[in-house]
Amino acid sequence: MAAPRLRLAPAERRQQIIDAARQLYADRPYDDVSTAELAEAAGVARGLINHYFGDKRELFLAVMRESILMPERALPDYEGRTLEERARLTMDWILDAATTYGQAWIAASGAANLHGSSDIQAIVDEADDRAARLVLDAVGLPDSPHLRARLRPVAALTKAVCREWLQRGSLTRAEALDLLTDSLLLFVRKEPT
Amino acid sequence: MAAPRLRLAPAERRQQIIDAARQLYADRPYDDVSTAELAEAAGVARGLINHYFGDKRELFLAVMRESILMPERALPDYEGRTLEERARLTMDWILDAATTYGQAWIAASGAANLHGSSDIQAIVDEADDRAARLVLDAVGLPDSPHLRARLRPVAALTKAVCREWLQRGSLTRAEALDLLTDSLLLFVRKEPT
DNA sequence: ATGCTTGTTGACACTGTGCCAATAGCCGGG
DNA sequence: CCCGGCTATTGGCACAGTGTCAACAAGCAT
Repeated sequence: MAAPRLRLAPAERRQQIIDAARQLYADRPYDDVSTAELAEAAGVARGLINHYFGDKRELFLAVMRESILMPERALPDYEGRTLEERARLTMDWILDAATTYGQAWIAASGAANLHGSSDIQAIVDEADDRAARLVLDAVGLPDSPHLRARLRPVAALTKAVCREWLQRGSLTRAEALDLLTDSLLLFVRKEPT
Repeated sequence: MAAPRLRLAPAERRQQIIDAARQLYADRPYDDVSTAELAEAAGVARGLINHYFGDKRELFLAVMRESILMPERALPDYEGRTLEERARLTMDWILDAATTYGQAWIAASGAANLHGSSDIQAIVDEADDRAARLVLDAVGLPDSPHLRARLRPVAALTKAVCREWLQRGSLTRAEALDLLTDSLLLFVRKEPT
């Protein structure tokens, strides 16, 4: 049973550890899972984790980076549609993505600077920012710092609504779509100055 | 200098510990501050923390409960105003509260179930729920489970917008007020079914 | 085969947490 | 005014979890 000490390429082993960790973190909180467990799940000595990631937290961050970011995959092409239509289609696509993909995304909502020196907050922020850019592109608007600042909160809103819909069942999908579409339009329009 | 072992009423000492802890947690993440520090800051032996709270996490939760919840203080009376006016006045009041009060509130945005078995998430949820009720009352609408489900995400949105405004400076107060007011109206109106 | 490179291991030291019996404030009765 | 008891408070103990590091060995090159 004792795995006869296999030797892998660094990138490969690194990924293997991350994958094992992701499964554990999927339904257990950060400080509830020990490095010992992490190591065992990956079939690896405890020391190796420190060797590759230096730190337990750093491994966690690596996992988050992988699971939180929305798929870069380009959105469908909405050439020729009106702004309203594009907004709705985009939100619809996001809701789909959330269903299959976004458990971690929703969960991490705002992992908050409570947690660790706000490293996590930074990652969540980056995810939101990326989502904002994605949406701007999909809707066909130019990418400006100000517009992005307006859209980042929409990402937070989206996550909260998805939580109500998916985890609490207190909103229907249709209702969520309506609300989010209108919100998106609201935040995109009425530029001041 | 050695404090000659003062004996206090349980409630008093408990509060004293919480207050000291709050200051530490104000600008340092949870697991970065040790029980030793907590104890020293409160001028108390380490064991006493476990005596009163049982657990380090439990103390943290106690602090959160105190700092996250919005002031219960009743909102001004908006008798005779239109819905739009009341929405704007309410949001204006909330923005004020956020300025002075809500650092922790914003910070904790969605402390997430990553952190600890989702105890914290529960607290944040309660805070959001309370905020939702508060707003419903202020705006003069009946308190229904469904309306509350719609308003909780607005709480998340509000926090995100406040973060852009207060911490990043990427939105002006006026802009934030506009966006939030319209959003609030959006989520309150168009009841389905 | 044999040596070298480097991925991998296991043991060690240390910090931080929770627990518990011992200590000593404070308030009451004598 | 002194004394005894209730209980708030302490300090030390045991243990779990983390990071470090020198030694080990798998695979490649020669």
